[in-house]
Amino acid sequence: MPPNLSYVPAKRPTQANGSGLAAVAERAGVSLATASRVLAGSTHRVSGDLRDRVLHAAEVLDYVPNASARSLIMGTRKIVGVLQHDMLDFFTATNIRALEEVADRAGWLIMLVNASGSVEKELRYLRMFRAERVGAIILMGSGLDDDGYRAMLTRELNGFVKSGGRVATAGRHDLPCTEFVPDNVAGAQAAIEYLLSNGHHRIGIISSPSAIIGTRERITGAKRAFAHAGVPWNEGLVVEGDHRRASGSIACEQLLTRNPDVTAIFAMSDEMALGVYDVAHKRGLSIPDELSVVGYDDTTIARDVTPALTTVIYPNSELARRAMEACLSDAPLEAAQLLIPCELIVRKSVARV
Amino acid sequence: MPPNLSYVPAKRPTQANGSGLAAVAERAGVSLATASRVLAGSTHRVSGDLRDRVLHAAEVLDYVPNASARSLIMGTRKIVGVLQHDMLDFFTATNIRALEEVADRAGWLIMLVNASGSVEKELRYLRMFRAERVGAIILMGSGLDDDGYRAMLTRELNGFVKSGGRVATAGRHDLPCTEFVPDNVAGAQAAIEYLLSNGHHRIGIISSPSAIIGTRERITGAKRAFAHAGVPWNEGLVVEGDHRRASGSIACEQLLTRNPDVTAIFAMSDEMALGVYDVAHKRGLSIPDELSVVGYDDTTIARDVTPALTTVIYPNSELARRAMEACLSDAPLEAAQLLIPCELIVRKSVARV
DNA sequence: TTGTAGGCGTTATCAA
DNA sequence: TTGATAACGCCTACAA
Repeated sequence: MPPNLSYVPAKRPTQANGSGLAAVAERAGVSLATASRVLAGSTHRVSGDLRDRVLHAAEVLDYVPNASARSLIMGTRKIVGVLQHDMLDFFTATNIRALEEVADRAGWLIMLVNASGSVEKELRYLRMFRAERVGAIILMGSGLDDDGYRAMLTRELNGFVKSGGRVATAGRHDLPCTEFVPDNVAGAQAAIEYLLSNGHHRIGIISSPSAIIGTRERITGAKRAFAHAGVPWNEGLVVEGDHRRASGSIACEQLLTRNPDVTAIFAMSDEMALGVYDVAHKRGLSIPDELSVVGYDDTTIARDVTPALTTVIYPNSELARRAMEACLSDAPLEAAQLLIPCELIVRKSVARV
Repeated sequence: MPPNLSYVPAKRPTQANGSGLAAVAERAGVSLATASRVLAGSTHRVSGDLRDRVLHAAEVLDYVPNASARSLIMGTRKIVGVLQHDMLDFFTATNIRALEEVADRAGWLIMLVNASGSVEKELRYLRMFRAERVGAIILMGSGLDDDGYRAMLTRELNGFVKSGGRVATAGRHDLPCTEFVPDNVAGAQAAIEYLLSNGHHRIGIISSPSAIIGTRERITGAKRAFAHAGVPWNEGLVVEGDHRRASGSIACEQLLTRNPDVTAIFAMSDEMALGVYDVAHKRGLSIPDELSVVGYDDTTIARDVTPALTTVIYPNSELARRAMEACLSDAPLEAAQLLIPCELIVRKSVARV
């Protein structure tokens, strides 16, 4: 793979219209250095007279500093590349706001990209971030449980770190960097325990893609809950979805058809839980009286559907905020995983049976 | 206002670890020029032998091109700055995906920022975009109906365009550039006409902030509908909200208290319509039997609440996509407004009275 | 306090 | 086809 970033020589657009720093300096009748010192907010002292002249010239000439030239000298820039593996619908304005708020406070810019679930695209974007000499990179979402994939990421990120970059993740990747991870095990365990404590024993599980680390953790949590309750684990009650609503419907149909005695369903995303609602609606099944449902994510929609969806909070904004703060602080970034709790939110979609 | 972008001289981070183009060239035993030609995907022909050597050296050295150096020469970069005035909740992953999809296809990157409703911040971000020498800027959302504001934006964008930048908006700003605007007049008119045709005459309106252009358009549309039906316009039935859910509740309370004979409410955002749902719920008012509701936006949530919300589509993704396509094409950008329809989606929240 | 000059990593021009 | 070399716009020792 050539390191060429499919760069196409752009039509050089008339180039600087002579309003660079040099123009400002000339108009103000000062040297380049003086102009720079005034305009770049250097600590170097400049006499009030010259300072005014430079400022005025800059204003008149509508001078806008060239960040590329600056970052070429500095070797880095105050931009954090945020890589979202797959921008699903539970990624909302709230998350962006969380990221943006922290970044802005520190005077940083965000470069947000979406790999749309493609590993190839992910690597390509990571490389772009490096080429852009961003100062930090944040990986959003849960990573793939695949050693080859992990190795490629590690290689790329190592190169980045070696050149002074900072990395953190918002979601588990099991990479040698600072990771803020949701407590998926506890979250799923709480969901299943809640269902069990309401008398449900035949619980269908609609899982997210099995390739994702978070999915395996949630399965672990579910198994743990069953084990604690002494209820045998039944692999046949697990159907895999893709996080999206439609897949929730399909999985639900399958589950209900093959196991008519299922009384409750745990879907690993609110979207898929809504897919279950759709099926229940179509079949004339009442939720929660005839079918109990628990979701995951606590999307804004969860409280507004009828019945309001009992679900587990996925602390997306919290993870994002923490990862951003870690990247922008000066504290050294240790390779560690910081667990953020996933709380169960009880609403109206589960009935006692 | 100094053009200084509050730039703080960062700690120069050990600078290039000697793995720049020069290192690659040296290792491959070729000149800088040759290495550049191979790595930058130039059309200039290079013999197979040298090409291989360069590629290999680049691989071994983990060479990543410096985009800053490139853009310093080119004077521009394939990045489009996307400015969201206020990232409200109806700005979703779908919009980002729409933007990203088009950009990625053309090999461009997106720099997404959120001004959080602050004019000062908006101008600051615009200036940052210019400093970054982005190739295009997209303004998302409806602009403020304020000449001073418009003048400041125009000044900033003119400077940008003069230096070769491309500008488009996704939402009405009434600026001298290519604008993709939603047909707010028709949208609001359709909403009110639908209510009127269902026998409602006392219709409360919860408007978005009056400072926003789109709000005025929607008021115009509403007035037009009343006029056509020969129903007198009643200013007292209009209460201003801020787009958010809570403001919808407050406005609804006010409306219902002051005008107990109101039979329907048109809220200019789905979020505020949900605020109306909240009030109805609290007051024990049945929707739509005792109170009809129409929203605006067609948020994903609209179809899932009970009763499903009748609303007007705000074609956010469509606007975004079109604006992005316009920016990335080579076609000259005329100052024009392209109207995108706002369709009424009839669901279950309106009853005949 | 001010100015001069060198260099950041690339690409483009022009000879060879 | 290849290789010197001059920009690109800016910051910062270092000298004045």
